[in-house]
Amino acid sequence: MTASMSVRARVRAELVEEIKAAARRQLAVEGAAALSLRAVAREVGLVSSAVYRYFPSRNDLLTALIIDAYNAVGLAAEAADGRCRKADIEKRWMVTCRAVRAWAGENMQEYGLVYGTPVPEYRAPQDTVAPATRVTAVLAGIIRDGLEFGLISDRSGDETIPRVVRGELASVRTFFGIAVPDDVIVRSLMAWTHLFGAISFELFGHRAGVVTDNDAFFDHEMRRMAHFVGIG
Amino acid sequence: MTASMSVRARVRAELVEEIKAAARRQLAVEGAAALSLRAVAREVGLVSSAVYRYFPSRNDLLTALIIDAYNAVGLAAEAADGRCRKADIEKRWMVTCRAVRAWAGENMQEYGLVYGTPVPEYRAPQDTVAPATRVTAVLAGIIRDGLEFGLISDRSGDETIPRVVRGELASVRTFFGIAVPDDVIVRSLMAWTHLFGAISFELFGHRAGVVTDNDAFFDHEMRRMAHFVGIG
DNA sequence: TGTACATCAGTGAACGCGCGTTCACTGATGTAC
DNA sequence: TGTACATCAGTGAACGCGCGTTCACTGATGTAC
Repeated sequence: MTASMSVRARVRAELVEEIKAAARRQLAVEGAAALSLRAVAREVGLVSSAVYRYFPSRNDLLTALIIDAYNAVGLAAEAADGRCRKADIEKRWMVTCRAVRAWAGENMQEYGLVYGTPVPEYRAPQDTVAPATRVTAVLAGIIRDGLEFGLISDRSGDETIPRVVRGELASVRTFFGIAVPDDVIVRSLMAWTHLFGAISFELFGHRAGVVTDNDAFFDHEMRRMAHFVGIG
Repeated sequence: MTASMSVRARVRAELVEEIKAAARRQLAVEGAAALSLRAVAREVGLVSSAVYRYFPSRNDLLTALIIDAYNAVGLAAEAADGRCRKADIEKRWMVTCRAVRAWAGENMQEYGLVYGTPVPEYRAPQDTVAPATRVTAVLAGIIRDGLEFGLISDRSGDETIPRVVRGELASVRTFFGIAVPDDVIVRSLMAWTHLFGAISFELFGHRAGVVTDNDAFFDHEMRRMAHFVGIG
């Protein structure tokens, strides 16, 4: 009975994936705003009302795509990082950044769905929170290991951190899991910001006419951000 | 006759502004995707077809909003910078960054319209290019002045810039209008990227649960980016 | 200053379209005894 | 193994909606003489 149950369940899961795949294809062509349940149904070969057996509404389908996108980019980052020697901190940083950028370039509308302009009324449900932190966790892991291996130079004292900003850092500190100097936390947050800022700037067209070899420039700026953090 | 012509023209210009204002209001509530000519017409008190006397299509209205947004944020940056003593480079940098962020926070959907996910089919026409560079021009002006006043420390040599990246910098150099060391150009591009990266990260919700006092953190990171560029 | 004509703003009806969602239904697949 | 029942997937029609855009039109405002 579990076996037969799971036949039905397996077919169901496959169709869920088919629907999401069709939705992703539409997303890439038309953008999130134009994503329509009816068009998705048509592409999958279902009547429009049948999709409601799988997703209770268009919004739920969108939420599923958001979760998938976070998981996909997170997985790409984890895989890239995982292929490196653990002590090769600078390389881990670089390949992770490159992996995120590569995924974003290949899945621009999905990237835009999670890192672009939010839809005003739409509120992301709680299920998106955990997947959303995967890339961040990889970056934090690299910095944590760098600190533990003594491969991150402490430059505390170069800059004075205002008291009010220091007070901000508690929640981030627990995210690292070890004691991290305030200064490294701030630098890490900035590098994290810069990674996505650079990708968005490029993909959303703001480097057109400014940078032509985007691969080379991205690489260089990410290396400099690594150095900024104290890596290398 | 020029006088009477301009009466008609003035009324026309006013109505163009009214339509754009209504569209902006809708944008803020529903997002760019849901912006509808018919709803705009209703709000202005016109029949939907009458809007076509002012904008040939929905896309042209959107383009007008994009141009306005670039001009508005550009004007905010210019005004903030203009209120500073010319030689006070660090202050000019800071108030300009703050002005851009403030404008973005108050006009989030307009910000998203220009710095967020682009609509796949939509191609921004040439008229948007000049307004789009206004903020960038202010930032470049600050750095240019800093160099001329000898207030930007040259740190060339700290980092090796790959040849391929050096080759990229010609078009940016002409934008500055004076001779700028390669290293300063790269740092400037990164600071420019960081400014919008930080604003987008905050406004698009990726700092929720990470940073709570966004004002303070933004200030601190922008100051650090100023130092990164060599200012102060 | 007055008249004839041209330009322009705004109207209202219509075209053709696609959308999200609901609902009563038909068969097929699974479950319990 | 066989039968009676329950669950589930998919159908097709319908509801009610708003959208962008076109078009022939009516008046009002401006122009030329």
